[in-house]
Amino acid sequence: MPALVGTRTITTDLLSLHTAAADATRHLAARLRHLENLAPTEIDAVCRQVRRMSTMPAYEEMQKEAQREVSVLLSGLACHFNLMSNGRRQIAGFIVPGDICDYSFLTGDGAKGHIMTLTTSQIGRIAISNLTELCDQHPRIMRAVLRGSSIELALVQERVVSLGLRTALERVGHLLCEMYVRMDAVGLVSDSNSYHFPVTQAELGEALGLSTVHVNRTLQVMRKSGVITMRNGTVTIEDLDRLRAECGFDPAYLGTSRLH
Amino acid sequence: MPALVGTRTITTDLLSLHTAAADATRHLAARLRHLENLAPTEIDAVCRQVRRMSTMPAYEEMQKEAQREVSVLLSGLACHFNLMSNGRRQIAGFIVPGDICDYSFLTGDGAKGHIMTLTTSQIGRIAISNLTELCDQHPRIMRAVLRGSSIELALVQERVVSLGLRTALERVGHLLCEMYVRMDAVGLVSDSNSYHFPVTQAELGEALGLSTVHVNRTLQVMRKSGVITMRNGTVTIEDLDRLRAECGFDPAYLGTSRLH
DNA sequence: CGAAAATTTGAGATGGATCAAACGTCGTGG
DNA sequence: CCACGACGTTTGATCCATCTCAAATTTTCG
Repeated sequence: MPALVGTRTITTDLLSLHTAAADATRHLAARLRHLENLAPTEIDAVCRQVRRMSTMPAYEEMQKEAQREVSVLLSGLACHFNLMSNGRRQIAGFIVPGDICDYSFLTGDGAKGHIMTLTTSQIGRIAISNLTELCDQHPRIMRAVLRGSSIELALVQERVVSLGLRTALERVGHLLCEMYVRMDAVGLVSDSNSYHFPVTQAELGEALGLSTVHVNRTLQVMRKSGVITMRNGTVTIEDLDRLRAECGFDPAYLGTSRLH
Repeated sequence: MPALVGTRTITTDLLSLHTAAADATRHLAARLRHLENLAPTEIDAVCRQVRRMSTMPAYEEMQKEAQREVSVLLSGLACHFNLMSNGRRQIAGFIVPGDICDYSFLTGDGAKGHIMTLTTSQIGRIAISNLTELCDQHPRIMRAVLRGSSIELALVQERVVSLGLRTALERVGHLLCEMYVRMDAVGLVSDSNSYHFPVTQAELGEALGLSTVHVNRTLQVMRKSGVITMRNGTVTIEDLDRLRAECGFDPAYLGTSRLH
């Protein structure tokens, strides 16, 4: 039956089209589900507002036009950073797929921090007007957004604790635990407890307040002790319990998370 | 004329009453003016909502009932802090008069950080419902609140930079500059460029990620070089330009501030 | 005045920084 | 396919900013 075949073809095309779009926003969807356990229809409503997707190369600064649109990281890896007058850089936090890159749209006030990609990344954009509308219609969507913003703050505060009173080993371990939980929340941790985290040791140092050399030596210790491996930009947590114990990681600040 | 005298007396009483209330909230008023240049009537509208004022002793943890009320520090000094499992404490930021103690009411999500007073302090409370109403009526009040929240985030991020890549001297200097600008914004800096900041060196250490001993030695260096003095809990900036230069302080992150 | 808290001083230890060089890996162009 | 260069990781050696421990001194306050 040609008609049916034709229909099937079209359907398949539509499906695959839909699948492609859904695929691009699947981490965002996972994140939203995780933040407030949104209904599938609500998640869909948000994801459908994602416009002007684009692919950015690694190490490109993102312009944040906080007035009109919110940027969402759909895939890849990015970070918040600050520059000091002497040219040195402090990475204030990592942005993982499903994250809203910059919550400053909530307060209107553009923050002075910068954002850049660390790997090739897909960015989606949502018009603030559309998001506002959605928030008005679905209180739970609004709660999810606010929750995300609140967690963002908690992340920075936890970084203060790390830099203020944790040792190098604890800092590295804590960050790897944090990334583990955040990646897990969007389905980016494999069965073997590993996730893709393609940062250089220099970048880790910039995030943790350590020199590249010391990051390297710390990672070696951790590898030798068998708690983690880190190769080709892939982190594998070999012994989660021991790692958590060693670095005093408590995932509470990331919101509820079922840590296996 | 007895009547006139009587009237005058009453008027005076009312005036002094009003003055007393206005006096309690004067730092809040100054802060609001500074945040968004609110009209006197708007400022008054906010200040009149301040209820259940109370005086707290030093070193008392503040319960934050984020659901119903917002706490405002009217006078004194307080701080945000986090505890690690080993009992050590990280001060995440100081709270000065006029500050809303905890912006987590904006996101509903109670943050896990703690708040405590560092000196005897006056706390005022505003019912969230009343504040919301005011924000709806006066967009500029809402902007002021959001602006405050945004600055709060900037403060934490700047602390990350301090802990991540500033030396002890820069950390101390930067904090003293920050406090100078924040105190100045609420009229708490005297003509001689000094302000009251009654923290122990141990507490400074907890905020800056330094040991008490090293804070002490760093302060001595700064005193001997003549940029600051710090006695009896009073900080005097002797040479602001030099201090700023030495610690790379740029007040931009605190919002606009006319730094003399 | 006496006790507790805070500041100051001294001496010694160390975690992590810095500098420099070797090594491995990967993409590019000849 | 190889040579090259760029980049990241690793290693070694040395240095120093800051920590820790301990005790003396000063200030605060009941």
